[in-house]
Amino acid sequence: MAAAPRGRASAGESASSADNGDSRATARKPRRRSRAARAEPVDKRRLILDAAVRVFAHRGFHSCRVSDVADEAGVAYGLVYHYFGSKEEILDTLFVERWQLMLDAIEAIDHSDASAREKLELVASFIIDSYRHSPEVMKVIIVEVTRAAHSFGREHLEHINKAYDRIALIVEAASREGAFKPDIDARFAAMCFYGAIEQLLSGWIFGLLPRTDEEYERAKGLVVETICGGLEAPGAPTPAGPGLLPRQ
Amino acid sequence: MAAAPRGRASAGESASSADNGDSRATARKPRRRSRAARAEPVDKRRLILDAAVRVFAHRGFHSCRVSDVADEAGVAYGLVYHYFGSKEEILDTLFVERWQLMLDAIEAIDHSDASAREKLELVASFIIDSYRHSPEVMKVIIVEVTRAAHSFGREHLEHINKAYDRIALIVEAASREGAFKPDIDARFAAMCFYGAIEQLLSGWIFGLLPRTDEEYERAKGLVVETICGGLEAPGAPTPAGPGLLPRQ
DNA sequence: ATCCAGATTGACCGGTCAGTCAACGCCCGG
DNA sequence: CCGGGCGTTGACTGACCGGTCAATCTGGAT
Repeated sequence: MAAAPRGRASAGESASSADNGDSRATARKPRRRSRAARAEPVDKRRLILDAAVRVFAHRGFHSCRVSDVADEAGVAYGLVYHYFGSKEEILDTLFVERWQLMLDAIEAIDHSDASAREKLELVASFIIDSYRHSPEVMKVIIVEVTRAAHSFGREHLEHINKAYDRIALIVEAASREGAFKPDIDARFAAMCFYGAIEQLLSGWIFGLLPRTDEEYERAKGLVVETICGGLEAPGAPTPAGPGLLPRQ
Repeated sequence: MAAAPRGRASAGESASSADNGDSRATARKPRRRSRAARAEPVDKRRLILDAAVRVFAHRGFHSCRVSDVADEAGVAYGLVYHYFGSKEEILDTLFVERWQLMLDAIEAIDHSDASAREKLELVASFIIDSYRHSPEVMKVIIVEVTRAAHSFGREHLEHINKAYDRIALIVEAASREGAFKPDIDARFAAMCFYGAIEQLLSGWIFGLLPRTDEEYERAKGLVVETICGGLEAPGAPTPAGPGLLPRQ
């Protein structure tokens, strides 16, 4: 949460053990240096969380067993329930942790003095970089939460919705200030923008789109250019003007 | 399959019993008029399929029981397994049936002599009208198949991918002929376009977007205008030209 | 040395379902 | 009127898995 997403930030650095400063229960006290700094008192909770990401991403939340997570983490089955109330709570924790990172990032981007197009490009960059740096977490979030209309999607709707709202704020301001067209519905535009990005992530997740660093970079430019600039050639002979269907 | 999607067509008419002319096993022989056309020998298979749509849409594929489907259809549990090999096969059948309708529609639209923008508008209309006319089927297809990276998404990837391909064909032709920008990556653009639409459907499914007839109509125009025309105002002072990130 | 609290273990329980199957009945042809 | 096949029924089973819990371990404090 603390880190301001200046420039290259993304939600991809704290996946392993380097994570700290989280909210509530995460605050494990590692009872440091008991005598001579013995072999790292590993944070089992984090271990389980990280293992869960791998297992959920690979086999899907519903298709995997809690024992899979325990095995992957190298801990006993029961320990999972020592740290988490249920299987769901693990996913819950993972989602909230990361999504908040993104909400904060979007807000920080909006508060910067970049142009609207640059802001959208920063948002796209943040999301795409998040996927690049930790594809498994993003896969879990998108597949199991964001796009899951049942179970989790419903519960975190409000959280998810906030992201659309914050993007809409960017669009609305730009529209008001004349950078974007005046008659834009900011909410629609935000949904389209986010939907386009998530579809690209889905393409990468499903293996429908090539996964190279150049492609990721190219995608950032392309999605913003498509949404902001449009597909149509500037001087092209556009048959209809503002563009509604000619006949009913 | 038969109906050419001229103008107002959508995948929303054959949901109930009026469906026939399907592929394989659907060919139930209703042994018509045994003597005096008794009370309609209802097609139980179709009954189950329709009930499954309702149940899957309402409770989700994984969260519902086969007995729910049987109850909703008003038939015995075992009969479901008389017509379908497994629970999955029901979803399978539903998906393939409808998706093929959409693929055919897109192809027909592409073969029409409309402009690129009009073609995209027709595609958007088809999908949105499909949702409007049978939101439950579309919800099931999107939530349980299209956006499910595990189980079903994987199995029908090829089928799903065809839709992106066909949209890409439209974009590519337009790009080649000068209506769209020449340097467009058709596949990326197609993914963005489809992703934007699916996000709108998701918004309706989740109840994040208002569900009125006007909204549906407005959405058609808006999504096409956003993707084809872009968000930026024509004469606006765009800081960067072609638009890549200033630094990095 | 002793104690305790929290960490850790894994066998076990209980509930839930997908899928099976033996039986029944309805209709039709002979 | 009989026979057989297909449509139909629903109780049952076997596997699977989330969650519990009593026992055990560990390491610091006294």
